[in-house]
Amino acid sequence: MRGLLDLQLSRELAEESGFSDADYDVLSSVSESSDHRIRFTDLARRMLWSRSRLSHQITRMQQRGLIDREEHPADGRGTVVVLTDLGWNAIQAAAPAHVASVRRHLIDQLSRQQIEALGDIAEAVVRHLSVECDTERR
Amino acid sequence: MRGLLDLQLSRELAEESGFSDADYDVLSSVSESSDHRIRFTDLARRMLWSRSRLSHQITRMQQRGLIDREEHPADGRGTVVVLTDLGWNAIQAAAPAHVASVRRHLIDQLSRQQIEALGDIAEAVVRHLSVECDTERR
DNA sequence: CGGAGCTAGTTGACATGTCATCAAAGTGTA
DNA sequence: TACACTTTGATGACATGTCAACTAGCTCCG
Repeated sequence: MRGLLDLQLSRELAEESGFSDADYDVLSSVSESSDHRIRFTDLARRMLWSRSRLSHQITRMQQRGLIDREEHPADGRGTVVVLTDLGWNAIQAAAPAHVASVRRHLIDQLSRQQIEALGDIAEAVVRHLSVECDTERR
Repeated sequence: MRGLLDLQLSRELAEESGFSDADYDVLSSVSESSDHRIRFTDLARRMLWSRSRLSHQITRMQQRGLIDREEHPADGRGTVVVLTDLGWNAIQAAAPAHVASVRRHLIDQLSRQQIEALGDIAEAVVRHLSVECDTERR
């Protein structure tokens, strides 16, 4: 299910908006942050990405004008990732079609009960894994 | 759920056996084929991989002695992918721990009803997407 | 037969991801 | 303060994935 679904969704995303999964995930994560800006490390953690991977991706998206970097006002080491106007327009333009894809290929294929069950399943697994990660980090 | 689960499973797989997801998937797919051999393209289709990606991966695994290439007896263009003894031993050694990881982080976190529900969900989505792919290929 | 068009698999160039390392800046403690 | 230690983010080398040719062998039909 995961393999097929990922293939179909990323194919449609690329066709309709020209974005890769990585592009879209970054844009949508930043756009969900208040003021369209978020601390670099917080973004990496939220996306479950390594800082290295995110740094490379941000560099590429910066070159395309979708994202900007700013200095962190309080922490001299810090970088703040900011959505540009171009990036904001792009994610707004891309989102409806992508949401429709997800609805069409996943949501609409399931009953109301199944959607609810899937939510519960995800919640259980995520709770377990969050604990797991914490204990390992000790 | 997917992100966390993938991270945890591939981390444990790498720690316990030294294999990447890609390595493991290839080994297990080939080992499930009769006589431990399978036509190149059939393997690519089964794994939902492009032939190019598979070709590169097989090349690397061949260099490590896990996999062999043979000529197809009937089709002069064909390549048959074969598990070596080394590959067979490696996947046999790696499988139990990986299966245990999946059980621990997914199966054991769910009730019997949830496991069944997840199966039905996957079946529904896969059926839909299989049809989808067929119609697009026309 | 023979040639047009298809399919199989490989290859190289380029895009992306991972890993180890580094410099700069923060934190804690004597 | 001063020093060891941690955290942050960037970077370069290398591993892996994607895409567009390309060769070789199949198939079909005149």
